[in-house]
Amino acid sequence: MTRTPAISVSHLTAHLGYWLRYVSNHVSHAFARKLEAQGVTVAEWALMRELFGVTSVSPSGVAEKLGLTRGAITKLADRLIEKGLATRTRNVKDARGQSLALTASARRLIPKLAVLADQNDAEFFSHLSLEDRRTMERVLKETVKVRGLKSTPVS
Amino acid sequence: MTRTPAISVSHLTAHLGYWLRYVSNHVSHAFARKLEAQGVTVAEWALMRELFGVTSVSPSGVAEKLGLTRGAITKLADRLIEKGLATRTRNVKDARGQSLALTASARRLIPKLAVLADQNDAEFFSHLSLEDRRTMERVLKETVKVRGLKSTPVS
DNA sequence: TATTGTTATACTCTATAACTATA
DNA sequence: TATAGTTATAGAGTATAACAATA
Repeated sequence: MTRTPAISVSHLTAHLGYWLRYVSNHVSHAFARKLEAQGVTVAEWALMRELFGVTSVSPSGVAEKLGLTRGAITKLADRLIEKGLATRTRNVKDARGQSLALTASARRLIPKLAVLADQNDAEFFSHLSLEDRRTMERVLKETVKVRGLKSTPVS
Repeated sequence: MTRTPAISVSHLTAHLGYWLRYVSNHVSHAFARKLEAQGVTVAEWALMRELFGVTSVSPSGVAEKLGLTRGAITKLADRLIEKGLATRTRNVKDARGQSLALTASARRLIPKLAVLADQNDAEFFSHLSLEDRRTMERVLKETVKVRGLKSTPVS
């Protein structure tokens, strides 16, 4: 017969990271489906969120905040600009730097996207008690804080 | 001056899905770095986990469990086989079907990878109280259960 | 020289759809 | 015809590294 493995299966499934990834993948995937109709991807939405509520941001700044490289932001921003959702302007004071900002069109679109995000959250998490929901939110935010954003790639 | 947006930033950041994705991305990324040294990717590890503790599984079965398409499993399995970590055998009873199984080498490797997973979990979640940790685990597993795996693609 | 971005390249992950083999 | 898998193709999402412009 088959030998009992040296490590139990239950041990294997106990990793928080595993479940996090599993659930997150499903949630993101479902959200992507919803965003599709609006011609926006999840990564683009994430960038739009960063640009929202602020006058303008440097690509490097967003890169650090989102934990992406500058190159990745360039490409994401390119796509938003192509879609008329963002603008890129060279800084006057220091012409090496740039500023990313949302267009009026993007600002009009965001509430719609936020509704989709609400719907998606509800679809997956509406069964949670208020307490569980709060714990999740708190734990996730704490983790971000405790871990910091220092994991950001350098180049 | 800038008008106050119709939707507040705090509202935007309140989506559980957002934080889930944010944290999960960081956790997975860090884990990928750790797995790199062992020549395994996170997706490959996920498949290995599914094959672990069972004698053999059909590609379709794993696909459903992981929420991936059969095509995706084919490619993942190809890579594991290439690395000598899995085998693919045609079923005797019904030659349309196949069985995926781990090799002895994979079974030896898994405890090592599990240690890395432990380390990764610790790196991100060691600050959690036991209660928070349990809540997270319970909520994530419940979500999987409640939502079911029906979101699985068809083709 | 250091900093900010861009570009070229490449790889993972995954889907969709067409195709093959078996039933 | 239905089912199980494979393959070809494509696109998102990123990274790395070389490069250009500016300071």
